[in-house]
Amino acid sequence: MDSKEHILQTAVSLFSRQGFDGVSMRDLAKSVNMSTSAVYHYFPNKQTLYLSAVHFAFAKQASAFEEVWQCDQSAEQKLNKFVSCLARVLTEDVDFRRIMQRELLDADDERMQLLAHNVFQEQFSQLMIVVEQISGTQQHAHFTALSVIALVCDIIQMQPLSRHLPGWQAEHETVEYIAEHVLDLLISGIKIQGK
Amino acid sequence: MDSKEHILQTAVSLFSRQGFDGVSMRDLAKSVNMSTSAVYHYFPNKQTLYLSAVHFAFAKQASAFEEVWQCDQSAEQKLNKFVSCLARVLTEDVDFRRIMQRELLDADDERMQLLAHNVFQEQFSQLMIVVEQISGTQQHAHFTALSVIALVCDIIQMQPLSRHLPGWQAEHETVEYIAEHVLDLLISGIKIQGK
DNA sequence: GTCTATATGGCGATAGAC
DNA sequence: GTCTATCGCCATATAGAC
Repeated sequence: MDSKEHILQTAVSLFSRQGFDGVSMRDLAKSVNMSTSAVYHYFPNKQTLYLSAVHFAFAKQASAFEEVWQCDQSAEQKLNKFVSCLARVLTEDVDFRRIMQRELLDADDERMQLLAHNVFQEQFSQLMIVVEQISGTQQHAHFTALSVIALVCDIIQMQPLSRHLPGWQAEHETVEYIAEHVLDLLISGIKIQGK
Repeated sequence: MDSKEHILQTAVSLFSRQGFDGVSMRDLAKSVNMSTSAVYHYFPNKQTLYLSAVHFAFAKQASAFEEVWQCDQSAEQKLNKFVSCLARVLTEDVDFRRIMQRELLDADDERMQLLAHNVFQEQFSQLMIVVEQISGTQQHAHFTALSVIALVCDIIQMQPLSRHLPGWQAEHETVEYIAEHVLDLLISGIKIQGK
């Protein structure tokens, strides 16, 4: 087993749950059954290790959206697939979701640029095209594409809170329910944009 | 000037930006021009100070939504006011927004229950009623009310990233643009629910 | 590549004077 | 109510043996 990869995988899990300052190099070393010095053999310092871990977490999800944009589908089918896929990834890979949330909180502009250009731009451009096709206009495509992503992300993010709000049902947290109702809510709104 | 309140206000600002583990009692004491011991005169430990700061940040915003639910308005007008108000609060009080994001990341279940019952339940119930009136059904009201909040929150939260995605315009970050387009997207979807 | 041992400094929290 | 001084511990990071 590749030691470096083992460290990275463990680091993603720990950092995503407790943040940069909440995880010590000792904690991490103990989690991978190594001494701290052994960890420092692979990474020059904690900062570099953290950035590598973030990069690792995003790289793992890069391929998740490949099947979404296949040509032989209608724009609505593509949107449907994208929303389902996003909901699934964010629900199943909790570490990824939390690293993402933490990066948005930190909001280091240099890292945001890297993330935008290297990780999200491709998917976002595809989503904008689909949104333009459904609405029949290029107006507001950026904002609408953003809204699709935002809605799915924050509904999942708010689950620990919404569980305790009136009207909650367990069903609301399934990937299928989220995908179906997000689409129901948005599709008609997107269509009306072009009119 | 009330020393305790001064400490709390400063604590909200520091914790919201750097998190619990990212702020030391020394940092905080220096920011309020006191010794650490003086801070410990007001709060028995760091944990209690953090929780008090969170409570303080939420209390400050409790009154922001008072004018939203006035009776002499249509349901759509109320929804409009709520969305504008939420977008304004999250945009103007960055510390509040970040404390909220951090609490959701921590997701301590006991704290989530307190937050749900003491802070959000009132507003959320009102929002559910409005959503039911617009859609003409009680079905999915919880999920739809949640969607309204989630959409506004995450659009603002993702601003540091969306700035670097294709199609972005400065106008997209104004409270007015967000409120208008969130409503445009959602209203028709909510209306269709009842059909 | 992994270890033990250690340097150096910051951490939360307390004691006790004023 | 605020201070200085300090305790005991844990942090990041390095040195050097195997």
